[in-house]
Amino acid sequence: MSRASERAYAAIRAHVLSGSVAVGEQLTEDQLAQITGVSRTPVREAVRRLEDELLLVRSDTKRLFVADWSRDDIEEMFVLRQMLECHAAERAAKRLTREQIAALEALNRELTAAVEQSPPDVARFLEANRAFHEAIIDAAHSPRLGQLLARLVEAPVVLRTARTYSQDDLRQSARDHDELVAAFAARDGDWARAVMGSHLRRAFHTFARAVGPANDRDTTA
Amino acid sequence: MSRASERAYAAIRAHVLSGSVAVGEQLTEDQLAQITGVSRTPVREAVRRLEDELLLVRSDTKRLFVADWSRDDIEEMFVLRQMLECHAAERAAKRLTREQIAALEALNRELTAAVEQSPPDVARFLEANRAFHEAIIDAAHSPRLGQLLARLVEAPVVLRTARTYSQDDLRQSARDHDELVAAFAARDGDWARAVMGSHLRRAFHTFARAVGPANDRDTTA
DNA sequence: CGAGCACGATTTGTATACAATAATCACGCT
DNA sequence: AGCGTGATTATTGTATACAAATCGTGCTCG
Repeated sequence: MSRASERAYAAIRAHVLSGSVAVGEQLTEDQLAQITGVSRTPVREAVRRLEDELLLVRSDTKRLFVADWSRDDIEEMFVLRQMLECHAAERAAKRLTREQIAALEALNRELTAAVEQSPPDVARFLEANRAFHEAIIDAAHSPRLGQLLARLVEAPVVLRTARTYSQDDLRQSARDHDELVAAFAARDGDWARAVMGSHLRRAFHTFARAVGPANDRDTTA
Repeated sequence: MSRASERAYAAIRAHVLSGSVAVGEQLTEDQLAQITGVSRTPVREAVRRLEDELLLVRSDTKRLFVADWSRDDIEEMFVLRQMLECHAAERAAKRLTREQIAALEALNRELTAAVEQSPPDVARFLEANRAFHEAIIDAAHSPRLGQLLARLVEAPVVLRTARTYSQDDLRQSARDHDELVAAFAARDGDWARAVMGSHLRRAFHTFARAVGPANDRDTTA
């Protein structure tokens, strides 16, 4: 993606995630062009991408709105992410080099440091966490898998704010990561898959706590 | 997607799949604009979508080429598709209405008819097959799942030609579909998942036979 | 004779003007 | 007063012109 559309993408994304625009509120391409300082052409490209990531949606008549993620939407997303990322972990267990495993350990030291300072540095945590998961996905050597996950991972994780994580939540994440590294070191794909599964499922519940209770019907498999 | 970009999308797709352009050959947006009869603006939108579907790829320097799918690429795609579509089948088993199951039966009668005429009508088969799988995905009630699968399903299935299917292959597909319907009627998600798994894995092998032998290294999990 | 560089041609990226479509509002009719 | 209905405005879609980047080629200089 080239300079102007990249800028537009980042600016629009930041604008939406900052919360300065309510969910369900309409956006126009002109507005966004003004905000981002580029013309509508690259804005349209950026918007397309954000639609793909489901941060923005279009009405039946092509009008643009910021997406409203229900709890069920979030759960659906986590279920899919879990399915794909467990697969990635299993593959990664067979493919990670010693150097890559060492790099994961380093990332998790960074993450742990972010957790243990007081107060915990959530932004620093999130960045280390993102890098950790990304490294695993890369090591799975499955470009399409990476592409699919890219759509899923970023979108709502920040949307409903990350500020609801308790220090205990963060510590548990760090422990999960430690165990993942152990599974990788042992080259045990089943183990890695299992750890990743519980890791993400717990993340969902942590996340869901903040957004509200489940509906009583049709909440996934 | 609106009229011009839709036309461009369909035209470019058809042009690439017709085989009248070699894999690895460069395409320019101007060419495509001429072929499709619209301006570059909607062409660029269509191209973006086709890139997403991995029918087209861009070089590091943004030049546009028709993608070259290796056998490993195809296997990777089938592995992901199997993972997601098994999940869809399992969910669908719990959600399909009697009417929807009846509709699946009807689709499979159509598919069987296409297979049993002589010679088998492959195009008719493919259309019924597509509709059958789509109905299952819809019934899973997981819009993001549908979106992810949309990226995977269409791209290469036709690319390397469908003409390699033998009548036996087609008949086996029809039997798989019958069994899927039976699993749905029994509301047995495990059964549905298992049938879908073998159905798609066999499809991969049928497909792979045509494109060549596996590499001896790193051919997926 | 070959390597590197400069320049013209090609191709992609962006801005802008215009066209088509959808929403809003005012008005008149029943 | 309610409800179509048409004019007006707002918004998205498309075409085109221009800017930036990239490629190919031939020329110079070592």
